[in-house]
This record gives sequence, C-alpha cells and structure tokens, in this order.
Amino acid sequence: MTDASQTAVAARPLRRDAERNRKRILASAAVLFAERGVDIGLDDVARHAGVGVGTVYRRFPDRETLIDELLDEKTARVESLAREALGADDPWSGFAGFLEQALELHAEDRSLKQALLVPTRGKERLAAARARIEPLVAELATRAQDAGELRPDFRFEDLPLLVEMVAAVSDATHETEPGLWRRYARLVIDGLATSRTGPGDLGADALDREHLVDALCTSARER
Amino acid sequence: MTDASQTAVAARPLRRDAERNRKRILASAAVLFAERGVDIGLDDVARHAGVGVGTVYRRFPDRETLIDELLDEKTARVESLAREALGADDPWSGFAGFLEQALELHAEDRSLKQALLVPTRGKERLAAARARIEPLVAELATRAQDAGELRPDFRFEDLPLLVEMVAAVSDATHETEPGLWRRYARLVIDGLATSRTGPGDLGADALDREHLVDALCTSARER
DNA sequence: GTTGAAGCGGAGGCAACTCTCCGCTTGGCG
DNA sequence: CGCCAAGCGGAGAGTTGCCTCCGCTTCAAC
Repeated sequence: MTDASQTAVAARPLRRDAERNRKRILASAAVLFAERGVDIGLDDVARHAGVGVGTVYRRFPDRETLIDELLDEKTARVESLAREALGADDPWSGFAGFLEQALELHAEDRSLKQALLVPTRGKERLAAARARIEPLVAELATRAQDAGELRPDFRFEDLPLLVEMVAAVSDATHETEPGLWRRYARLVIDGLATSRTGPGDLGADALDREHLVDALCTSARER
Repeated sequence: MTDASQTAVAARPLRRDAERNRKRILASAAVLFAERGVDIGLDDVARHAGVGVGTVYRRFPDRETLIDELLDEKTARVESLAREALGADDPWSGFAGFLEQALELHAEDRSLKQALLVPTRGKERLAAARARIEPLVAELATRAQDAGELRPDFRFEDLPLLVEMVAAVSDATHETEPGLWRRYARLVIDGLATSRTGPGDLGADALDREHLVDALCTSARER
C-alpha cells in the first residue's frame, strides 16, 4: 500500500495551501462523522474546517471518497483487534473480548458501523478492509464453538446484526449515559454463551426513569 | 372513555363526507405509519387516502394529534397482553411470553415503538396508555425475579432499550426476512434468564451472506 | 516581479418536505 | 329547490440540505 496522502496513483502533489485544507477537512470530518454518522451535511464539515463548501466537493468528489479515505484507519483497528483475539489462550475470551472491544469502537464512533456493515459505503479500500476482517471473525467464532463455549446455533453472519442491536443502544444513550451500552453488550454476550448460571453482573446500572426519558427523547430528536 | 369518534368533547358531528375522509386518512395513516414510521410526509398520507393535503391538515392540526388518535388502539393491545401475562401460571413464561409478543407487535408496526417509547410523541391519550402499561410490566418483571428465573440485575427500565435493540433488527430486515427478529429476540431472552444450559435453539436461521448484504443496504437506504 | 494554473468561497439551482391559504364544491336544512 | 356554512384540493411560501459553477485570489515557477 502506498503513502496515504496520494489517493490516485502518481497524482501530482497538491499545492501547499490545498494540502493544508485537505488535512483540515479530513480532521473535521473525522470528528463530525464520529459524532453524528457519515450522512451529515458536507456543508457542516466545510464550516467546521473553516473552508468553503466548494473546497470540500472539489477535493472529495462525493461523500463515499471521503468516507473511504477516512475510515480505513479505523477499520484497521478492528482488524488488529481480531488478530490479537486470535492469539488469545482461551477461545471464548478471545471471541467475547473481541466482540466487546469492537462494540466499544462502535460506541465511540457512529460512522464505523456504517463503514463496516454497509457494503455500499466507501470504495475499494473499505471493501478490501471488510474482506480482510470477515475470515478473521469467522475463525474466532469457529474456535469458540469448537471449544464448546459459544452456542452452536450462532453463525458469524449474526455479528453485523448484533452490532446493529448494541449500536442502537449506544446511539440512543451516548449523550445521556455514554457507557450504558456495556450493560446491553453484556446481556447479549451472556446470551451467546453455551451455558450460564448464577446472578451474573451486567456492570453499568440501568438508567433511572428520568434519564431514560431524556435518552429516548434525544435519540428520537436526532434520528 | 367516551366514543372514539369525538376527539374534543361534545364537538359538533362532522358532515358525512368529512367523516368519511377522516376515516380514510386514519386508515391510510395506519398502513403507512406501520410500514415507515410516524415521521413520513403527511403529503404521502393524503395521496394514499385520495384526499388533498389541506384536508389532512384541517382535520389533524399537527402530526401528534393524528398519532395520538391512531395509536391508542395499538397500545391497548400491548396493555391487554401485559394483563394476560400477569394471569399466567409461571412467572417466567408470563414475562418472557409477554416480551416476545410485544416484540412481535413492534416488528409488525414501526410506529408502535415511537408511540410507546418516546414520551414526547402523541398527546394525552398516549401518555395515559403509557402510564397504565408501565406498572404492569414492572410487576411482571418483579414476579419473574422473585421466582428466581429472571436475573436479579435486570430492571424494568431496561425494557425500552431491549425493545430498541430488537426493533433495530426488525427495521433492518423486515423487507428481506420478516421473521428474523425472532432469532435475536430469543438470544436476548436467553441472556435475561438466570441460568441456561445446553445448545439452545435460536429458531429462525441466520441470514446467509447474500441476504445479509441486501438487508444492510436496504436498511441503510431507508434510514 | 510577472504570470498562469491551481485553488478558493459562497451564491444559488434543485429537490424534498411541511404547512397555509383561498377560490371552488357540496351536503343537507328550511 | 335554493342557499350557505362546511368542506375540499392543491398551488405555493418557507425551509433545509445537497451540490455546481464561476469570478476572484494565491501560490510558485521562472
């Protein structure tokens, strides 16, 4: 893979001011995408970066180019998480640990879900990242199942929808109670284990009624 | 509670043609809300009902009035589900059965989630319905916990977010594989039980890769 | 310093959506 | 039947969000 600053191969380097603006745009997009997802107005990105809209659209002909460039660093973190997990001693803690860490990345960055899960998002780079990650998690799941710890009726195709589920919680509550998703992640992971006994510990407390109302209103407003 | 056709008390009855149009609007809104949620354009409702936009806005001064009127029948079904469940012999199957049936209603009707969960949606009627339902499910949960079958760290305030989670799956897949939500509902319910052993049975098969791709694209497009 | 290509900003076109307004139509009472 | 209050439809105003275009500015090569 060549240097990250040259999108097209052997493109003539940008003028100094142009390169500076390009960096600013990427930095602003990273912040805003993480916070509000990849479908925000590029006008907002331009304003945040202190450049005109025209500049954004000139540098990134469409939203997907911008996404492709921005998110491939983030997906690389998911990939290395999966590789580490494959090296873990215990197959179950490898699998469950990976899942929890991946969910943490999703909770911190809304755009990650859209980039990793939606196959039409981004361009070649993102597609390649997805293709690298998939066999890794499939292997993680198989090992945990062979060890008898992950329920046998789980299939690795379930993962995107599990992410979708927990992400629905973090989207709804990240303003009100940013760590609450862990409670529901724990619940899901408990449901994935072959067996379980005893009271368990969901970790983070449930929301009280007042905060719950806040959260549901906020998430409905955001939509 | 007085007759459903008089929104305001003692309002003079509508002219015959007006009443007919009102019914048509409600019927169309029921169909479209269930399919696409309560935030669709009221222009669409008007077109579907075969009336002009003006007619819709004259009869229902704002969206919330329409929602309030439409959804209180649906919420009544949730309420009676909860009452039935309280009469069940086994506290756990009462709780779990209620949850699964409630999730089924949510899977069939997107607007239900918005009406029941978001406290700012609708007007007095819906608020009253929410207030009636809450203590019922709290009691269901308490009984199941006292019987030692529902994990003790569950709190009934978790329910809205559990609904949110499973609804995220049905929203994503209701076009591609309408029954798939059951698989994930089962998983969550398994996670809620105090203990569980053996392979379990998630019911509906996971999506194969092709359908999964379809589902994720569709849900992203809809958003 | 001069010059032209590269780059810039933001006005404005276009599309989707919500809701209002007003001239025409119609039901039903006397 | 004749009348008019009640009702109707849909044009269009106001808004928001995406993206294009073009006249002006700036860089950097010479």
